[in-house]
Amino acid sequence: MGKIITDKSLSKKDKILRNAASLFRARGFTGCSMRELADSLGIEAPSLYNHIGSKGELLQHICEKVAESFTGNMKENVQQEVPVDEKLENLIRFHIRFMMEDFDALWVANHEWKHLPPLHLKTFLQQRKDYENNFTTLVKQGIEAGQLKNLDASVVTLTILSAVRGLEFWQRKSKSIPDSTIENDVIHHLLKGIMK
Amino acid sequence: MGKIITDKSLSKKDKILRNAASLFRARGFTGCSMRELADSLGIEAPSLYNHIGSKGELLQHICEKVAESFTGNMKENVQQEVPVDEKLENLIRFHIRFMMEDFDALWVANHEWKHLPPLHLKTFLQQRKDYENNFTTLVKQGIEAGQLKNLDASVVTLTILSAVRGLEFWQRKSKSIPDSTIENDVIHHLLKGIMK
DNA sequence: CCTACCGATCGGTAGG
DNA sequence: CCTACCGATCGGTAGG
Repeated sequence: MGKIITDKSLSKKDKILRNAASLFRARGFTGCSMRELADSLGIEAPSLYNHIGSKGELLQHICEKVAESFTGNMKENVQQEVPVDEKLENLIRFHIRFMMEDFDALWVANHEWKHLPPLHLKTFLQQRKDYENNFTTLVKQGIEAGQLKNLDASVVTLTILSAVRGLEFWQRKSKSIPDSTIENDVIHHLLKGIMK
Repeated sequence: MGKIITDKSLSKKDKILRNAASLFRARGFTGCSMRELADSLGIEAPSLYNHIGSKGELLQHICEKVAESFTGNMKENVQQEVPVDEKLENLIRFHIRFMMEDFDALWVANHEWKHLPPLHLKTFLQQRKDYENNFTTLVKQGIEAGQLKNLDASVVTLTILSAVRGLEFWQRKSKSIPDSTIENDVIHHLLKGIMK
């Protein structure tokens, strides 16, 4: 949490990846050119290719890293022996904290994955599907155990994932809502609702 | 609801707009070329320009139509004399039904608006901001009236809008969840939560 | 890390 | 509605 990443501690490739995530988020994968990316680093476009193989490879690295984090967290989560509602809370909290710490990369993985090279697209979609299935299984367990209401488990899963994937508060620092308020209110909302 | 639109009843321009919405959604605004769009209509790219002015104009038309629908619905909503929770329910229901009936256009307006030409971008963002502010005002009223829990109104607004904007169930017809289940479960979830 | 440059494709126009 | 074509820009390579 809250690691301080100094510019100097990053390799050139890491700097390229960081700026790529930022630009792909701001302008879209197809809307951002390699020349823009090079400009953001103060070099010429052809120089990028001393560090990377292709534009698609950049997207692939960004999406892979995110997907592996979420897959790993899900794996840990299902092994824990805690009630389902606590598991769901932990999963939602992970989404929110990831968004706060690595917004660009997560946004790109959530919104630009369709531009992945075919083979990696297939892998990514499989991981995403597995993640969603694991999530839905948890919801079903909660319903069967009587902790959760009898709603459609797929619909519940996609409502929660849709909500956390689209969150963009943290950009608007101007509103100055404390991180803890965002985290706790979103979790409360998605688990217990907003009506008294 | 559920108007049947026959291909013959559409003008050429409407057909172009319909296919543009579909392609912009599937491949992104910048990722879809005018030649692809022309192909989808069985004509050559230059022929498109007998019916439209530019690629950006297509995006503008799609986003404008969606924005006006939501702005109009909000205006009607605030005038109604019903409790706040009913107003919120009606707003959420409108999002879901719009998504079911005009998925491509709504998806494009929600996800590709950043590629709008500068002037229209400004207008669009203002409408979006106004919509969000109206939504937040309703939530605040609900909290003050004691109907809603004391959560941060901005966070509640953005959680709900994030959830409804990202919904993509309807593509997966394979799951065969009835429309009414989706609608009712999402609304129940976002208002009353999933925990017993 | 650069300059020079490639073929492909882009949005769009001219002219019929 | 078409063919022919424009300048600009794309991702990427050659060579140093």
